[in-house]
Amino acid sequence: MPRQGSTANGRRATVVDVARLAGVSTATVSRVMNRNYPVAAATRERVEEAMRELGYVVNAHARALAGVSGRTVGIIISDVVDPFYAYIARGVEREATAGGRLCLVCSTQGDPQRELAFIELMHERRADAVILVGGSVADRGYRTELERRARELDAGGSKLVLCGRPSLGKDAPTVGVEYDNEGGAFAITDHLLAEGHERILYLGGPPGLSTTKERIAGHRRALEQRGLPRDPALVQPGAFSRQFGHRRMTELLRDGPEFTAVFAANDIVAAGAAQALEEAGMRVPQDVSLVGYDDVPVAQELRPRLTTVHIPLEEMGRQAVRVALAGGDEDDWRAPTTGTLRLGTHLVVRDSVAAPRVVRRRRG
Amino acid sequence: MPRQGSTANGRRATVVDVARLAGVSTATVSRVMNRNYPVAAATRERVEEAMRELGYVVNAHARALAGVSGRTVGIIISDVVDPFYAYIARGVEREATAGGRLCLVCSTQGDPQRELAFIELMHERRADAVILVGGSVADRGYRTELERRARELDAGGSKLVLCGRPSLGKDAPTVGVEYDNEGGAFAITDHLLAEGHERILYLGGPPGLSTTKERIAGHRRALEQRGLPRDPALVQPGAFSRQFGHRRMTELLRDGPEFTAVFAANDIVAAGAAQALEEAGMRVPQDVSLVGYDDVPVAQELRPRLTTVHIPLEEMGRQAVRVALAGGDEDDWRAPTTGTLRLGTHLVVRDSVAAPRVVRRRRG
DNA sequence: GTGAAAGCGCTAACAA
DNA sequence: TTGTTAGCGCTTTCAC
Repeated sequence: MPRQGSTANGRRATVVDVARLAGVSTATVSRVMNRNYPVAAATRERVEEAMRELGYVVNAHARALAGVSGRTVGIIISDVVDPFYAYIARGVEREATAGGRLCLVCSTQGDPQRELAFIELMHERRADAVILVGGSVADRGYRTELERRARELDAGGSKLVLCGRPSLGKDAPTVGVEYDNEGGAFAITDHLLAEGHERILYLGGPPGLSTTKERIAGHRRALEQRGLPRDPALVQPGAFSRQFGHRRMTELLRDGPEFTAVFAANDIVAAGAAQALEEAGMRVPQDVSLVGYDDVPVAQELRPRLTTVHIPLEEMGRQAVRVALAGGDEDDWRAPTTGTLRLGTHLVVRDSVAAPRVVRRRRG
Repeated sequence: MPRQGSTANGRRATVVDVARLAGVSTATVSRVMNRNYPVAAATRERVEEAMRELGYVVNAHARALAGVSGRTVGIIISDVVDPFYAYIARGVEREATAGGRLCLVCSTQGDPQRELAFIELMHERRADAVILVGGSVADRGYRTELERRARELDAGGSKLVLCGRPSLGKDAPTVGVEYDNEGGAFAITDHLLAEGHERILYLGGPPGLSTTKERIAGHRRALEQRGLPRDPALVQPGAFSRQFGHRRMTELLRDGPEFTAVFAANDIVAAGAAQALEEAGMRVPQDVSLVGYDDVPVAQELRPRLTTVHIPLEEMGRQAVRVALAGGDEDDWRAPTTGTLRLGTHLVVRDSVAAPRVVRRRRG
């Protein structure tokens, strides 16, 4: 008795084997698999029986080669564990699955070279779309390379989607999904300002990263609108990590500038800062107010619960695949090969902000 | 001028195009791509130039069809956003990438039918391995189906890896990576017992799920070892969600049995329970002790910080791909087609446990 | 060192 | 309704 799932001589079963066993042609086998063409009930029955008996599993590569889409979308993020990316990935995965597609995921740990390499890999697999998620640092060479890949992808009928990162320019064949990053930063800073804070520390976020720049820009616009000066000592970029938030906050509490509120670059950094504050015996929000960005789950676990900016992360992921696949079906020459969808953000007020009470200690 | 990335007539460039432009045969083009065979420097140069000029990108499907591995591993989890799965996924992704492989991710939302469907899909793509993560409910039909898929996969040279779920039996061609789930539950319960707790509420975890069963088994063993009775009213399974933890804890506080400690089925459930306790004005650990399981980040954010059981999640992911790919390279008939790797768990003592003080309110 | 040609497994005309 | 057959793009003997 042959092992199930293989033919007598040990090979994997193929359409030819199935056809032979069922006494039909390979075309018929193909037709019963794809149900895209009429096949007599009796014939279909025999074919299905043969497939079962042989443990036949269609070869997706052969099928893709023969011309049908591989039905894959690729997503490139910096870390699956980071909730910011995880929620976007969930949106992508759900939308892809809803469209009968599989999702290829790559993590780069923030390395631009790996981004490029992964785009290439997904292109080789003929992914229907590749979605690049998260901010980027402005780099001439990198930008050029990315644009080249975008063109290659486009020439092959796939789309490069920029999700939460700036466009490559009007002539690059990419499509984008953004969120109102600057606006969210403006809103939350203004919230702090309205409570009476005048010295706000901006903490964390890789310097040079587009995400950081936009958040700081919104922050500054709010300051300017109220006629407040910008103090360089009050912006302390760094990593998007809990560890950074904790360490830097600790240092700053010891010998940094005075401030009455902290605007952490994201909720994770805020969690680290909160711990530092706690260890230093400072109460939030009585002694210092604290806000974050992203509105990921940790914001609700912190005590006091964190006031932050909500980003429709999962929705961004969904839209990224929609936008990439829209009109990609046929050759509509007018289909916009470029364009950006922008989603809104909004302030989520919880318990970590109060009016300032005492000015924090003077410097060093 | 032809669009970059395509030939004059608009098709994607193929080896044939490259060969023609470089004035060599397709075999030579293949050889320069794969660097697995000597090619004259000058020839190589011409070919590479042609590839660049044409924007040539190899077709992974054609390559796979021609016999080289697709270098893909598939992972099936229930939700990318859940840190338990996210950390395992990170391990899988990292190990896969380290081995030059790409990672296909599927989320099932806990639906066994989708699990089966996804396994099929990954098989169609000829994944080198498919990793099934997380507990399962014992179901005759499902088990049979799964075993059938495992055989098909095995017949095709791929491996089904059971990660954190019970084996299908000695004769099923699967490989496994587990963690000492029962032992961790025993240890943490015993920790509570040692502090003097005698009425411990077990909260959450889908009933029937292998993960739940094992944790409860460890919990009971600890109780028995100390000669304590098991009270059915004290085990309240449910979902693995924050919402469940919160809702059920609230109800139980109102009209449940007496208890002095809560063993939440995982850290997420613990977070929900903590909130319910907080809302009811009960302090942890003074009024009631609380412990979780998994040791995911939220455990460190809760106040008091949560005592829990650490699971080497990322390591499990890594091992899952190692174990699946080990010896899968050639036809070593002795290579174990089955076998399970078991990793340890350990108690992480933080601040959420203290000796019992008052017995919680009586029922009804 | 390089080329010719035979597949790999499937789909889609085109015939019958 | 079903069969025949020509590819899809690449790798890989086997010759030269």
